[in-house]
Amino acid sequence: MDIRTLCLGILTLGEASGYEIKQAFEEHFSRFYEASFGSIYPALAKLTDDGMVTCTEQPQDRRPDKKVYRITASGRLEFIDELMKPPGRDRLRSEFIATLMFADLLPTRHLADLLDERVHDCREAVAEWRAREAKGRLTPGQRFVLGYAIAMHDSMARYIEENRHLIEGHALLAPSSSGA
Amino acid sequence: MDIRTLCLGILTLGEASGYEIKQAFEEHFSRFYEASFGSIYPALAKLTDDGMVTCTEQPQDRRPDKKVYRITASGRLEFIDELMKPPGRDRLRSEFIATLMFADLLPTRHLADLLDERVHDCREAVAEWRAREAKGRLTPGQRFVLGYAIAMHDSMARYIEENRHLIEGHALLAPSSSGA
DNA sequence: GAAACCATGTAAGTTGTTACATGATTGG
DNA sequence: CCAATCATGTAACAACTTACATGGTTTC
Repeated sequence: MDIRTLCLGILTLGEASGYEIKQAFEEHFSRFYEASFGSIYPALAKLTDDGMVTCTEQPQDRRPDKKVYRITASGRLEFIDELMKPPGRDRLRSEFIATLMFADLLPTRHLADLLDERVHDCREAVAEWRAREAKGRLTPGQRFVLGYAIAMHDSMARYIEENRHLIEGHALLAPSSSGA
Repeated sequence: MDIRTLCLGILTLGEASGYEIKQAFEEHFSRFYEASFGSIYPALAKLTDDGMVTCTEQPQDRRPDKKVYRITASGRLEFIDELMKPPGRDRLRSEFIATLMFADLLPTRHLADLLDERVHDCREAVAEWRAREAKGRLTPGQRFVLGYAIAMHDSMARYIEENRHLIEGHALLAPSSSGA
């Protein structure tokens, strides 16, 4: 699913400027997709050319005009058409996982830090998402996906804590401890 | 982590040809990273130029020579150097998840099929991985990552089954059923 | 006064995929 | 006989990111 389609999707939730679409990417798709201005602005220009969105310029004080985009009927159709295509396979590009695959090549201390940080990061994300889940007004789809992200990160953190001994067991024994 | 680095990583596990590296990608990194010949062969050529790997050509009957690559000491250093860098953030590019975020735009039937397929796919993958986990000889790192993949896909399938009502609740009621 | 936010856009560069080019062997 | 496996490589293309270009406003 390319940036063009994702922009269209965000616009089904309401009108927005390019800047706001970038924020929406961070809010809704964070940890899934992300997009830079360098891909969003050209995509919006193309969508406008193609009649998938309309653009209204709102003059602002001492700032570039704010261009507010709104999805058209054709845009909505194109988006639904895209959604109906069988989704491609998931691809988790995780340098963390790639690193752990070669855990035996890493200094024990470095590995432990890596795992600690990751667990902390997961817990933090879960806490933040739970808060959003509780207060936010979300579409059922958004709620489902948010819950999915929570479940994934929660089980990720748990997995790491319960299984880190598999890779840390290789540690040089600490001077005064003699654990299994 | 680019293909070059990942090739180097695979070569820390033993010598291999470009063709075999592609297979290793499918075996070890499946669902994480994947790579095509169009990126593997140029990467190996570059690694050879840079002295990170050596290449031995083994003539074969009626086939192109098989080029077997072996990592050098410099290669090993470069790889470890790469592993020591703080890993970038995970990025799960999932068209499935992106689609579900807009579940309300999809026909109920289509949505149900999508969820069924996904659950089935997860369960299948988990079963296959459990088999590999049981019999394969794996490094601790590989075992850890395999377990991680199993945990993820298992909790993914469970999450979908336990929460699909959130997005399917919107279904037009089927003619003769009146389940909650 | 530095950083972050608001606001848009272009150009160059990176990184990868797909399709092309070649061609024997094995199994259903 | 068609598909998959074995085996390597190049060229064209796609999609995205980073850095550049511009510049006021708000917050620490």
